Amino acid sequence: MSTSLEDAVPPRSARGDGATLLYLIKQVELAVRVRLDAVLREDGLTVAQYTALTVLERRPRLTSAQLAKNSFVRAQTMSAVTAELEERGLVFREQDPTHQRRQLLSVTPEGLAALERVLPDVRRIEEQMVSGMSGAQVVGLREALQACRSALGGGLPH
Amino acid sequence: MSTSLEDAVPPRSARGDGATLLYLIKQVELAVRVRLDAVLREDGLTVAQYTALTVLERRPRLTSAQLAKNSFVRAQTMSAVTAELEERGLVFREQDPTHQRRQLLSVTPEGLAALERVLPDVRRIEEQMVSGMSGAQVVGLREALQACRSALGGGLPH
DNA sequence: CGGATTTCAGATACACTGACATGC
DNA sequence: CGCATGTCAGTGGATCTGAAATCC
Repeated sequence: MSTSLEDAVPPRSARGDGATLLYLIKQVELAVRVRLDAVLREDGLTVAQYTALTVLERRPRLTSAQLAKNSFVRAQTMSAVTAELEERGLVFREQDPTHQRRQLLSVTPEGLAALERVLPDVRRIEEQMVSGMSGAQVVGLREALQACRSALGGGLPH
Repeated sequence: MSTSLEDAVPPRSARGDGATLLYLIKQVELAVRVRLDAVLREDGLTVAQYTALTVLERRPRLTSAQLAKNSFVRAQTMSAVTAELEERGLVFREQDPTHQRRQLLSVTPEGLAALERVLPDVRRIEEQMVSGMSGAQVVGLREALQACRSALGGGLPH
């Protein structure tokens, strides 16, 4: 059989239910990631690479370690991402004149072009996601997510 | 040097900025996952296992495939999760009398005990996350996330 | 020496695709 | 046959831990 009625698993909301918010965030993030992944793959970008690019576009001359902190991941994790981005010519490094060890990252014109290329598709995903919400609700969502991020902030034991 | 001033990377918000919502969701989810992972690891649970358990607790006698649809993942992915859960005695299977192929999953007393054991820690994470928000804001966040999930819903090409 | 940055190597959780058998 | 279910195998992206070298 398998009608849509059987498969739908309608919400029963039996109890007070504590984990729902965490569960909802996980589900929305997963749904977004699947779509973002499909869109970015066409241009040979991973989600992590795209994310790093967008941050570097807005804040040039960051070190990989600063980028890592900003994204809640370890320095080693970000190092792999930025190494790949540099290898593909989407970012470039400068030696920090005051710190021999630091390498400042910025987006190359090629990286900028890649961002421009995927921007319409990314916007489309975001627009689809908020399509059922009012403008005020979208603003509220952004503010709430920022509050969540701040409250959870800096949770990586170095 | 590396004072906190240098590391902080204060938000500059230079442009209208389209990807911010997707970016925020990703960041919050990552921050949550890291904490959830640490808490659940003490009891030998992964995030995927815990998630499946909580859904099965509220909706017993689901098939693995239904569970997969409900969580936006493939049947194969969920199959691995439920197989591990059964092997560890946290869920059990019944043959669906009307469908020879279907196996209905439910949580065992051991699985329930595991859920009870981690519940306080999970609640603590959620409470920390919403600690900076008003009650109304939390309600709005939940509604907004549900709207996002609906709008993105059913995005898995089978 | 302590702390920060970078990077290498290995491990793990978690999703994917493809394939196959089985049952309605 | 078509469709859904369950499972096996392999792959890949993204994170982790541990360790090392370099620099302030």
